[in-house]
Amino acid sequence: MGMGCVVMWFRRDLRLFDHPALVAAASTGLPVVPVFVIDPAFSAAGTARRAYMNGALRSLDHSMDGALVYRFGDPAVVIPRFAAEVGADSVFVTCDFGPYGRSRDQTVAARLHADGRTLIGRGSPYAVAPGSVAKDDGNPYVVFTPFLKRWRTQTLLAPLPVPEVEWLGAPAVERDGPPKDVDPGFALAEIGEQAAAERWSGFRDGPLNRYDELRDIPAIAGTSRLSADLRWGVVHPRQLLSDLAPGRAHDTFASELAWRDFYADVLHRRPDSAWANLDRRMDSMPVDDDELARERFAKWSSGLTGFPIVDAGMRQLLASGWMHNRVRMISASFLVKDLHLPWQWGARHFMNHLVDGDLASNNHGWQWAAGSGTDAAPYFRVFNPTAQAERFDPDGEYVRRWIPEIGISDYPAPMVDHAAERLEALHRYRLVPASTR
DNA sequence: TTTTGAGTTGTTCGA
DNA sequence: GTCGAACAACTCAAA
Repeated sequence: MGMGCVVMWFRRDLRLFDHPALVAAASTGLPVVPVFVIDPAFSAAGTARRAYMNGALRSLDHSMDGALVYRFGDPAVVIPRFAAEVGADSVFVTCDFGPYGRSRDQTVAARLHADGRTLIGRGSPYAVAPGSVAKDDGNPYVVFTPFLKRWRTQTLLAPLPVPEVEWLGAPAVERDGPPKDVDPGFALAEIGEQAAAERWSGFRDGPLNRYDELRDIPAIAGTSRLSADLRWGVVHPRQLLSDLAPGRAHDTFASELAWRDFYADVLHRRPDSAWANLDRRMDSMPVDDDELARERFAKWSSGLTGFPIVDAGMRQLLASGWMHNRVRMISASFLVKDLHLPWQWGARHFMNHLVDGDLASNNHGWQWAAGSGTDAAPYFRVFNPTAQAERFDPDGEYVRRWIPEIGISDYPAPMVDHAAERLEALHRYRLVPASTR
């Protein structure tokens, strides 16, 4: 066994600043071999997310003077072989809490261990690691507000500076890649740690201070637009939280980061809830999945429902890889409660197109909309797309931006009668049995 | 153990 | 036009 270096395996932590695993790797005093494994499983991800990933990798590679080593293949095979190849006893990672990442890491850890090596996990992509916020009796929270209350009591480490690192990578270590270019068909915002820091400071010194008023208005750039950066760990939520001041606007922003932690926690404790109802009683609620349902889904996903706010959101998603959160809720509610389709269809479509697609936040957001997740009042919360548009896009500015033909040329009539479908949804919910959890 | 207050993001109805 | 109640009852979390 060599004692010559350690491996830093990057995954969803594509940054150098405030990086506990990198700090731990550097503190061994040994040269650090940086590696990113291009997992064949990535090919399932949408082009927008892969394009973002590629950009973030280029930026990370640049910030370590081209040392980042790419390797193609299954990490369970690649990483143990790589550690042996470079003669490293230890592989450092940021802990992953998703269903896929956790089982992958268990396999990698076991295989490294069999060779006398160690997988060392430090930190997480979250302000508070999944599994660490619990009730006094040790059980997890399943309602957001009590979770938030406890989450707020957690003390956060101060952001860590970039450590002194002796990179030992390319070209001394042979590398594959880089990952194949993908073209999402539209331009992404600037990518990388520096760009994310600038995005944050621009938001922090501007819209953040009116976040509670502006964040729900899709025509306004009132949100941070950091979701993709957070998704890949180009910025860590701890750094954002450390910049906040007391006050309602900043508190509201912090609670959005708490939602991210909450959903990661729920998914961590219930890995099956990625694609199955968190509340299994909802399995008995009838959903439509026949040929007509597939036709309706096609209209929804291409932005041709005839409900302008829904269609604007769906077109924003296809045209830019991102959708304003208020509109995500409206279009999700429409799929589930007006079209009576399985939430999984919508979740999959979002994951295919969102640049920020995150399994926990996306799918539990969908479950919230579907009433199968952590919503405390799912039965009567049916969004009215017309009322929502009047309330949050009163001048129609957002709608016109994404549906330029509206009022000018062909635009479809509403594909359903909302009032009737609302009653149908309420009827179906009444078929769900109470209690038995 | 029992009790109590509350539950992200809503809508509709009727006074 | 505005306002409060009803929606349907349950479950959660904490005292």
